Amino acid sequence: MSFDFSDEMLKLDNQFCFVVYALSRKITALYRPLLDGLGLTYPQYLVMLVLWQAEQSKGNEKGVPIKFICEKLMLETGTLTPLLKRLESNGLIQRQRAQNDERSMLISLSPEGLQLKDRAREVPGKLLCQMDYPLQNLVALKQQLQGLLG
Amino acid sequence: MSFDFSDEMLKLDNQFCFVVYALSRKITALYRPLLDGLGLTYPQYLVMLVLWQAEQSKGNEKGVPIKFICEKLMLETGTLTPLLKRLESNGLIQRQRAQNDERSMLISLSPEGLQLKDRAREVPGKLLCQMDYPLQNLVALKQQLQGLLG
DNA sequence: GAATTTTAGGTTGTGCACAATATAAAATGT
DNA sequence: ACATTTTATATTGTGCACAACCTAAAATTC
Repeated sequence: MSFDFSDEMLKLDNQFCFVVYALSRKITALYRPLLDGLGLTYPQYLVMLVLWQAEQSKGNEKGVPIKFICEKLMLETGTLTPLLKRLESNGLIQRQRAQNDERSMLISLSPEGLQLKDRAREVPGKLLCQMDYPLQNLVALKQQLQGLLG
Repeated sequence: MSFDFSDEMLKLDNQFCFVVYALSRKITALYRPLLDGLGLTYPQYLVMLVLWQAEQSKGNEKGVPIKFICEKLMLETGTLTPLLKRLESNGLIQRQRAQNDERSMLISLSPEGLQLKDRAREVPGKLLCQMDYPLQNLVALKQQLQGLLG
């Protein structure tokens, strides 16, 4: 009996990548009911996390450039530009050009966007409960997956 | 100095979920150049994996119902119906109603779709090389992530 | 200082992803 | 048998995700 490795590797059940793909969709599904109350999608929530954190390390009174958000979230402008326009039309952020570099678009939190942080504080804890997995394991897993992000 | 845990948990860098989300997108980006040659996207490739595997465990001469693919890939019909129509218009699959249950749509491989499997055999190996991570670690990681898929 | 290159962002087009809704066939209850 | 419910799939609408391309401003080169 010959054992065809290439055949085994084509089986869905043996694929690490599919598990990551499926888990990623499951995670955003877990976030959805929590974020609905804040009027955010999961990618929008990630953008707000970046802005909330940038807010604290001041010195960027005028906001952060889109490029900064692109790098933090590893997303293209083709994804972020329309997403940021939606956040702007929802009143959570402002978009304005930098004076010193007219190419650069600076994103800043509106008062509403800043206030939303308080309501978001309970999100990570609630999600952790739903995952129902020891926090220490998650931390260890995160380290390993980060290695794959290279 | 008081330490605000809710503030720490809102930091992007501390979030397990973001790593999964970013890794999932990175993985599909790694697949893209490999699958371009086959004329498949990553989700289409996953559907073909299901069909290729179902082909072997015969008894489904007429094909597998969409519901079967939905369950295997954990995707909704709203995602799969248009995707399957694209695969059909690309000549890789056929879609036909079951005689015994007119609601059920049976998906079967065309000769071209079946032949494509031979060219797909090299994909998992090539991807593994690009990930540049010990296979044993990946297997162990997969087990843990599967636990989270519940 | 004019020409070239790089950089920052925007636009367009294709393809997921999923909630909400619709439709019709099959199964079930009475 | 007929009404009700469940099941299998399709449709519509919104929002990512990214490749390919475009524009204009800034930096660099000559």
